[in-house]
Amino acid sequence: MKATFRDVKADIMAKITSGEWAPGAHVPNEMDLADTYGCARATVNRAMRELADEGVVERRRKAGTRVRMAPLRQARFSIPIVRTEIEDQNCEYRYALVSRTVQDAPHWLRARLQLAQDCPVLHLTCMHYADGLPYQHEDRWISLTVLPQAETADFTELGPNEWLVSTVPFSDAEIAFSATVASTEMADYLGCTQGEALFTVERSTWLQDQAITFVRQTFRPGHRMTTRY
Amino acid sequence: MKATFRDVKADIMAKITSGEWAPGAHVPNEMDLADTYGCARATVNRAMRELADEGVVERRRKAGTRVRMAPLRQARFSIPIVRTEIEDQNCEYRYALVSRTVQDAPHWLRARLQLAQDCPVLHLTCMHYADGLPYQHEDRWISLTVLPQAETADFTELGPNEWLVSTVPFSDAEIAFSATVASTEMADYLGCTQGEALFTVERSTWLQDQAITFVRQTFRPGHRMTTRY
DNA sequence: GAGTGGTCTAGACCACGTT
DNA sequence: ACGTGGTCTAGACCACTCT
Repeated sequence: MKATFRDVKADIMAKITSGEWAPGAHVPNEMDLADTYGCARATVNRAMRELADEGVVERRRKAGTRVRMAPLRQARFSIPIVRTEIEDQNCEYRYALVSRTVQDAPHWLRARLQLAQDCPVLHLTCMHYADGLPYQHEDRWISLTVLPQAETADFTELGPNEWLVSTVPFSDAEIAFSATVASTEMADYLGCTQGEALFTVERSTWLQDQAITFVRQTFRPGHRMTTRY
Repeated sequence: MKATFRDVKADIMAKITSGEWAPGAHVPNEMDLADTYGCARATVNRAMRELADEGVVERRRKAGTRVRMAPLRQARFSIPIVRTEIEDQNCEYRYALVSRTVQDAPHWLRARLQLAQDCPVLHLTCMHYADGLPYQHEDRWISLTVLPQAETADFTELGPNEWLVSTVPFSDAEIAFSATVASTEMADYLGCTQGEALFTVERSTWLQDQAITFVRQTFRPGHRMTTRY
């Protein structure tokens, strides 16, 4: 008889998916629902709050709770470390550092990360292989202003990807997905032919408003990034 | 003095981002934290539960709470209706139905959606324009077994995208992002040249284990899908 | 003004998993 | 066995916002 917040959530979801509560329909208030399910209001509150977080319903004080007109669809992607991504597919992971230079940030990078002028950055390019085959090309820029220790770090064994997550505690990021045409150089790296369409991820990362790093990850042809929601 | 769950959350986050609590470090248990912050354990619980949901910490009964070794990075994408996406950029939206046929599901589609044989489907192709310029090509397949009313619906004015969200109450979906090369036909639709790299989204949707629809959305060259996290 | 959700409390019991 | 998080309760006060 006593309903848990999961029970309540599931029952509300069922009423919505079955069409019993149409989009835009009013959901009873928390007190009534608590009465209906024979539980405390706090229990109903948690169920409804989670449904609101997931975009299924919309809540406003005084106005009450309504089923969302167009359910806010959101997908959640976990952003894995490349090594993990490859090893999760039961493939052997291999990493190689391709190039390493220290230079002043080019202006396109300064614009992207809102850097000051004359900001020294570490520029790395590397490759990630799955079972010996090219998997991803990584073009990485690290601010030496914020992370001076990057200059002395050894990136021949450990990729910048993993070095960063173990060095920088936490950060905000902006991520962008797009498609790019394989240049002859990129085709060479990825073992494909020039002109192929490549899936590209670009990510800018900040720690407390200070730009840390920008990375462009280019995947081998045919790569799909997938999730359920 | 009395801390809200937001205060607690922010303070814990600060301790992590500042490096005071390193990755892997043990976080005090809920009772002690409640004592520290002068609030109830439920308040601490909510703060920590949200941090766990966001992948910042990891919680296990008896073992306690720890700062995640490699913070689980997750990005949340809202999946907008095309019209909304375009209008949010202050562009004029235009829709056009390109083709419409009723047929049996081809076997690649049956495989993808786990459909039975001899399943009639509605196949639509359409275009979405922003300020008169091609924005997205939509290749849509709708199961007529589950949604027979789709056969009589008028898709010349309203796109299948919007028709579906207002017709099907809620559903599970699988989404995949990739890059494809523009065929001569697609280049024609999108007003670009053959061989360009196009960002592609494929989505399969189910309602209570019944396949509803599959759609492949191909965007004009240069399209970027972006988010913060 | 009044109804709704948002949050906090103090206490309780339970489930799990480490030890 | 026992400490930890997971959840529920009954009540309270507050903040927002619709009418």
